[in-house]
Amino acid sequence: MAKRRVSNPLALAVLGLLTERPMHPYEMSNTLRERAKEESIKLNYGSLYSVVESLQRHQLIEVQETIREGRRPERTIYAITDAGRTEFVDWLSDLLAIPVKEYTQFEAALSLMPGLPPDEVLRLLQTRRTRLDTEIVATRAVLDDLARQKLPYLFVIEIDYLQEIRRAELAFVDRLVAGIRDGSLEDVDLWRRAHETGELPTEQDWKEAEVKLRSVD
Amino acid sequence: MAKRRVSNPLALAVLGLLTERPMHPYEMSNTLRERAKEESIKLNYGSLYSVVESLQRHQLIEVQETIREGRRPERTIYAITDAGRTEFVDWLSDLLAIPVKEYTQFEAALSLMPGLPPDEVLRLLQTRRTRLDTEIVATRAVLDDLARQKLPYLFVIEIDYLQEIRRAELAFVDRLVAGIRDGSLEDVDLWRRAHETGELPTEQDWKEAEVKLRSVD
DNA sequence: TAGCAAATACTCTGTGTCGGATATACGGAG
DNA sequence: CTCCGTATATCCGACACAGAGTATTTGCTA
Repeated sequence: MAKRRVSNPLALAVLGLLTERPMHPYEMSNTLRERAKEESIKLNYGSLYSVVESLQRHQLIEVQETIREGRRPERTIYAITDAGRTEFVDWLSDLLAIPVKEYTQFEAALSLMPGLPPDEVLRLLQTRRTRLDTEIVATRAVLDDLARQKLPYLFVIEIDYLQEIRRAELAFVDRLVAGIRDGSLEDVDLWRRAHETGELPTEQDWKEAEVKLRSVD
Repeated sequence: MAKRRVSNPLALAVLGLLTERPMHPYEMSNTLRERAKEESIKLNYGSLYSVVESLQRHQLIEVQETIREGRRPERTIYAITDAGRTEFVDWLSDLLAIPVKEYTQFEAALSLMPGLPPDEVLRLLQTRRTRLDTEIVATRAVLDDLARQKLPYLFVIEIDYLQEIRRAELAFVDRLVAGIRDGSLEDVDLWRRAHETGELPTEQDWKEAEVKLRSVD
């Protein structure tokens, strides 16, 4: 799993598109948009053009021709190279077979959560709960609709995946909310008191925690 | 939810630490490491020092003093400002209350998956399945161990969250694997044939898909 | 007690990425 | 004829990231 010289997933999408046929960047951008891949692969002009350039530098793609119609901006049409095809298969295989750690903002927030008082956190998480629920309902409607229209599931599999993940997050938030509200999360009292007395999580607590954490590393 | 001038979650962690007491960057880095926050917040020197500098530029933190012991490198000790405290609470509240779309590599991979033949994908996903399972088992051991040692759950809540998410991913992969293997995923035949005849997902298919996708936007 | 690893505390560099602003041309609707 | 939307980029500054480099001191081993 050595480092890839081009590592932006957008580059993988570009390789995928050029596997179908040569294109110029603007067309790639539209095609991705039309296929709703923008939902799962972050796309903006800044990145697209620099990713294309970088792919070219590494000879995974090459210029096929540059044409100009009338006095419009030139279009540079790129084609994939053999090395590019190999890289595509290789990279995609990697991504499918090997789970990699990704850092989400919510994870970060959870880990800093004790920095806010529990009742506040309760309120915030309830808001999140509602919003997640709304998203899930909306997505289900979309998926059902597409199924009814016989759009192959394969074309929207990533949406379904996301849906599952959101559901799991919702379940987690629900449990946490309940735990804070009814006190079944044991540490809530300590947590609340810490904030009332203005004492933060306490150095001492951390010292003790450290020892325990280290012991399982 | 206007844009934040400093948006790296590491900056949020820095604000969190300075809420406890003034520190120099190197100490922040160690403290985060000791508290196992590195698991949930990406940390490396390059980012840390530039994040600190950026926080300072925006007056969310300020230099408290600069000291040198012997001929060691100087330590610059930073303290949080009032603006910084506000930003911390505000930002953290946001992250807890509002789900934001994050792009994962696996999602991207799923959406490009039809670029590989189904039998290959099957093999790859089985590998993923195994690895996910291994991770889950290992994490459970760690969590159990910590619980037995009475480490407050609050200190490892983000690990528990991750665990839930992984479980959901595992369930999804399992279903997908089964679907491909026993053909209960209807599109598999089409998919397989497309690769055997060398014909890629087909322009025509995409045209039709587009219409459907657009209709639900 | 010499030797060497580990810890201390950064600093630097090159490269990647983001989002938006800007440029210019054309084709069609009112 | 004017304005707008679509076509096709380019550019910019700010941020982010990985990892190597540096120079000193401490602590442990043999």
